[in-house]
Amino acid sequence: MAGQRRSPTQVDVARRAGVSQATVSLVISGGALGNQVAESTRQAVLQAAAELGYTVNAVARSLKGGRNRMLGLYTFEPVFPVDQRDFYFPFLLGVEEATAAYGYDLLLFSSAGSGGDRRIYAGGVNRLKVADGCVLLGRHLHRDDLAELAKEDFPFVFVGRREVPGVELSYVAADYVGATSEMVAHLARLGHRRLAYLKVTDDREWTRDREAGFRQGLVAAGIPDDQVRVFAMDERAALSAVRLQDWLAAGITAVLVEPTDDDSAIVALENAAAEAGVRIPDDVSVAVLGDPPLSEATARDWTRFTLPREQMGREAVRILLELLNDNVSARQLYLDCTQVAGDSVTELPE
Amino acid sequence: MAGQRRSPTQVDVARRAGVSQATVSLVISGGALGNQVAESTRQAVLQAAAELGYTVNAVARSLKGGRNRMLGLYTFEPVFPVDQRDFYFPFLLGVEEATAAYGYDLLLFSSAGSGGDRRIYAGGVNRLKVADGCVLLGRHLHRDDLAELAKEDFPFVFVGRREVPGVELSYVAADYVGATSEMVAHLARLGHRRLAYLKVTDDREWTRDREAGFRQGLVAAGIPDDQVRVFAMDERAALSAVRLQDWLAAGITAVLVEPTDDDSAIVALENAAAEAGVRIPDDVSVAVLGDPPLSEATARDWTRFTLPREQMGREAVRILLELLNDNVSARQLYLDCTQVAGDSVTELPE
DNA sequence: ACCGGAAATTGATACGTATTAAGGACGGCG
DNA sequence: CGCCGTCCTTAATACGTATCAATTTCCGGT
Repeated sequence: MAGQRRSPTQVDVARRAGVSQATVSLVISGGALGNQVAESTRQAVLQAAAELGYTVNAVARSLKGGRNRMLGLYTFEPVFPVDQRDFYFPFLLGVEEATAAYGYDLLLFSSAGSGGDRRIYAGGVNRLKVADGCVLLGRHLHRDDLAELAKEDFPFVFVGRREVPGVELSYVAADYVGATSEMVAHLARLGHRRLAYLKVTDDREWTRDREAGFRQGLVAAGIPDDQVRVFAMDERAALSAVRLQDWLAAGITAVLVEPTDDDSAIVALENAAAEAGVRIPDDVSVAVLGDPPLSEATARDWTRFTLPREQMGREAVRILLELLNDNVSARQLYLDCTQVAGDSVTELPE
Repeated sequence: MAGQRRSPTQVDVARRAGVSQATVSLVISGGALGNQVAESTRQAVLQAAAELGYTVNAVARSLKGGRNRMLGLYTFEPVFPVDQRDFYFPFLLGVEEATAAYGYDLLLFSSAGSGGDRRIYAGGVNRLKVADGCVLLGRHLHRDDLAELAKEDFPFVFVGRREVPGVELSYVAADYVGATSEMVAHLARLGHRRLAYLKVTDDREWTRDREAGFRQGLVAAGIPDDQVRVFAMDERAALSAVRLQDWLAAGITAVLVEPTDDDSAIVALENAAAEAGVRIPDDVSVAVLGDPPLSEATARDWTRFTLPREQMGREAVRILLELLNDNVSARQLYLDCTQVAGDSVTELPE
């Protein structure tokens, strides 16, 4: 490999074909005016391009404002968090599939920083703009980055509901409200009318949505508030065996658990149960409100609901392309979750 | 979406700070000459930039530099063949991981063929060049595309050994020869000295390498050729129960199987065994020479070897960057496979 | 032969940044 | 006072493409 050869440009092609750079551009990117080029000229240009091995320079093109047929995928966590691969992979799969189907390429923004904290505007640089638009993904986002991005009118779609004050975002979200409500209904049908709800303290969209769904389900099932225990878990206040026994003593027959990144709530519950000599589901039913990310870790086949992750990825791309091409404003889309029977919930004898 | 707001540029910052665009560039990107800026000026610029919410335009920056900080990943099969996700995913994972670690972004070329057949030079244009370099992946490649690519001096690394006449390619390959040879040694240690070898008819690198390893293993174990049956399988000549019984009658105690895209060889062997009433591993030991792509399909825990797929992906990126930055010529790298005990091989009683 | 007008092509410019050579201000030294 | 060097700043330019206004080419019609 001798001398880092510069790749040929439209100017080179033009020179070879005996036309101007502008003509080459018209032939290559054949916009609306592409048809105005004479067939003979077009052929000459194409042949010259082929001979030189010309390729369009995506960077230059997007600098000018043109399109690249590239969509971006940016994740606020490392693209494939080692311990959550199985959780994130389906999203990627869906995005990739749809991207390919629409004839685009997919740019994974992985560069953003091996150092834990991923920012869109790392070092004051916004790489995202190389792509025509972008799908965003991840739990630990930075709202101000989103606001900034929106302010720049850069087209993007978040996978998951995200709210930023004063900005209308586009997203494709799982219907946590409906799914949680449905789970309550399911439990109620099985005779469970005294419930515990184990949530995380973070005040995030998904936590709020699940709790809203829970409340809604209670109302629908006619379960009064005083039949219910809501417990917010964080590092300091883990779930103790004592508290669990307390619940059982109070007549609680089922626990709804919100999954977390590290499955801590589920693990805590299992530990507490083991310590207290409480069996799942014999002594208490447990329903998980979503997909436990580390499904390997906890071997049980939880009664739960599942996000349509692949579909979410696909729909995100579809909406992104709508934003791009139809010049519409922000759009939101909710998709249904699927209830999974599992074996951690039992019917309650009368 | 009212006024397609353009994000502020260095010119805007310069105007606001009362300096020139060049000075802003010096302050922001503070190259070697960045120190030559007076402290007062620097502060003024930084403040103006902060007030305007300025961010560097990465596109414009890399236009100037010629590089994109993008690596490509091109697969000759669809990026995630639905039935082979588990097989391809680790490669992607390794590539992604290394790409991120080196501070690059990863472009997945998924757009290629809606018409099934994926070619690099679609429409006479080489899409790959949008990236600085490219990792290639896949079984069903087009040699001429590779030759063309190499002729253009485009930096790329294949995952898997690939040979194209007259061209020296770079690749990261699994050491099929060593692993297969080792497998023969393993069988020999367990007392198996009459072997059948089930290969595919395609004359591809991996098939040749495995067979070479097989021959090498035979020599090392001191097994003469007449103790061995080699059977090449294709659609017309599937493995029959009769032939299997024939082998057993001839004293064959172990079969080595080359895995294929669709696990056809393994499935054929299992079918033949079932039909002939032959049990694996009780009546015959079976070793698989690689990873059965559809591991789900065949529930057994095969005695086999595993490619270091993730590592192959990582190394491919590392070599690609060497090609890019150190201006070296083609490089090849072989990585060891890992033998997996499994339960489809038994020790032979004396 | 000339003209009008459509068709085909091109020149010029913008996009936002990095870089380099050149310019200007300033002060010290002879 | 003039010369020179140091330090700081800037004008100019290149990068590769897209786009639009302007220009040339080409024909048919009168």
